Amino acid sequence: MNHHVATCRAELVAVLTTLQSGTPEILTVQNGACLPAGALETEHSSLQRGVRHWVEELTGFRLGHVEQLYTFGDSVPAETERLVRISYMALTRDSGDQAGWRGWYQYFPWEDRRTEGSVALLKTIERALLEWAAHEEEKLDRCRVTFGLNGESWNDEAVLERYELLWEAGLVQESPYCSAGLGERPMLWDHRRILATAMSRLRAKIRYTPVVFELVPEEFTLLQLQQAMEALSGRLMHKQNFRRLVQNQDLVSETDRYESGVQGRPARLYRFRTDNSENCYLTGAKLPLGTFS
Amino acid sequence: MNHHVATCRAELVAVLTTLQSGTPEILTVQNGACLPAGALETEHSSLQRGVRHWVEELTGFRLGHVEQLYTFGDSVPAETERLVRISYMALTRDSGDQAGWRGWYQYFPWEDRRTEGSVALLKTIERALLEWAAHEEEKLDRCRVTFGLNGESWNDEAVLERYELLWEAGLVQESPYCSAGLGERPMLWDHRRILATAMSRLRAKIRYTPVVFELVPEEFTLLQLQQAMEALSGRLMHKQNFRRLVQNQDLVSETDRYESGVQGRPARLYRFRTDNSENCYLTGAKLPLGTFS
DNA sequence: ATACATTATGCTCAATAGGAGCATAATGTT
DNA sequence: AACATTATGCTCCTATTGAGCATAATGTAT
Repeated sequence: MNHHVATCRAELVAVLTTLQSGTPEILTVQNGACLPAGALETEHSSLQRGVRHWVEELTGFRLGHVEQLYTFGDSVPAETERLVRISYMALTRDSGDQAGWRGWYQYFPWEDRRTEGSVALLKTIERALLEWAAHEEEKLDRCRVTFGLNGESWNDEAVLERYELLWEAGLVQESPYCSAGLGERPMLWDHRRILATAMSRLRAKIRYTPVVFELVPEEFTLLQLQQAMEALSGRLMHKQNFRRLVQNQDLVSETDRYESGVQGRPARLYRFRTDNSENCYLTGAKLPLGTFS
Repeated sequence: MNHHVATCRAELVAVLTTLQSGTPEILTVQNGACLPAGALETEHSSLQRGVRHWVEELTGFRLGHVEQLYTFGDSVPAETERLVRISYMALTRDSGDQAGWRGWYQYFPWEDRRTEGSVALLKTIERALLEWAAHEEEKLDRCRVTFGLNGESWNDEAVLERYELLWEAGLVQESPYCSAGLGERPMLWDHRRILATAMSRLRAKIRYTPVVFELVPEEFTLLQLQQAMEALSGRLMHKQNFRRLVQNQDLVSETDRYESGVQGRPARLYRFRTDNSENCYLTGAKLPLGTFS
């Protein structure tokens, strides 16, 4: 058998996330149907620069910190030229005046467990999954672990695993076997998979590096910081313990200013301690996110 | 300015790791100078299958579990065609009778902190680094944090960060400014960077998933398991506490057999509990690896 | 002005996890 | 029989963390 080196095009895909009034949002194009993407060009001196170029071209947005996610490269039988899709994650504090921002949880409503409504959705999913798994022991086990059913705990980082399980079960709209879906917004191609990968990665990352601080204002109250963590992880946490941990970590420093114009006792404003920030990214910051049922 | 879609070749690089008599080893080609690699071909139906194909072709080895690491794509000014290099990590229990296995710590001797000798090497590195950093505050800080100097703790997962720092300081042989090196074995191109990435990833992974069990025999003593963790992380740990933690995690089950032919009281053999192994990979296993000075 | 709602912040208590080391058990060697 | 050597069980102490009570400081309704 002869072997032929494949010539390919490399496509660069970006998941740019921001926090807008308590919801994580991503920058999309084509009315929310896909992520900004474009081909690697000879003019791009590196992959990262290619990503920056395309996001700026398509949305006018200049990226800050960028991180590689995953490279997909399955061959499509019909096509002659090979496509390698390299995905990136980026964060930004201010969403600017761009259009095209969409909430994470429009695409993954079951990932937001902060509201009462989420319980109902999870019940629906549970019923549908159990019906799909029928009485196959192995499938049932996967459902239990992945969705935290039956006393198993919910792992907020398993976004991709949950999406893939729902795909297999024909419960998401991209699935070829899907009839109705779960009221979520779908995406073209595998872009929702890529978004899931980005969510997983970010949820993992906020636990042990101080990346949250790239998403909140320069000065913030501890409640705002907590709510940012909650929005990203999709779960509520204990207020007093959160304060304690953040303060013990020496990650923030007090200012002498307070929040104004709200109900109740005004909250003190804090800022991220930039003097040891460089270090934290390496040595770890351990923001708390405990476990729950 | 005109833009041109770049045609590229995709190269697949594999870091295959095994444990051989208490040392992590990788499979190499060209007398240890590089990692097995090859171009993505039209016949490969997926990137993973391409990796498997090349490793088998070059070394006769069939891969088990494979995981993607990172994709490199910087353009080389001189070349017309673009090269995208996609790297993978794989593990295997038995090294077979292949040649080409080399110890991790030949390439990264400073990453092995189990022996007394490592202290001397670290002293040498510390002196050289401090000389390089001179009195620049920022550089000194990086050195302290990255190499755990001056009371900072050693982060065993920061293999790549340490390599890059040494590269900048001209202390590793790949560096253009390097005069002598540190007695390590170099590699061609950026293959030592890729190895560093794999080591970082594996060291991170053994903490919260039960991957170690893919590197030890089916039946093992708790000391063997501990020494496997120590070999991979490059640091020694407390024996009794290790036992306690492993047993409390419900990861292993006793057999009724014992080790034979060694000094001292014979140790009981254990095996990995496969009944909930699937779950552990998702819910986490938390093997201990504490911190040390 | 006073009572009350609301949010921030300080503090306690109990359970658990993790680091360090002592004590005992079971083998081989001299 | 004494001793070296390794395995295994157990205790003590400390740090971390989950849960909730108590107090402080503001705005709002009466």
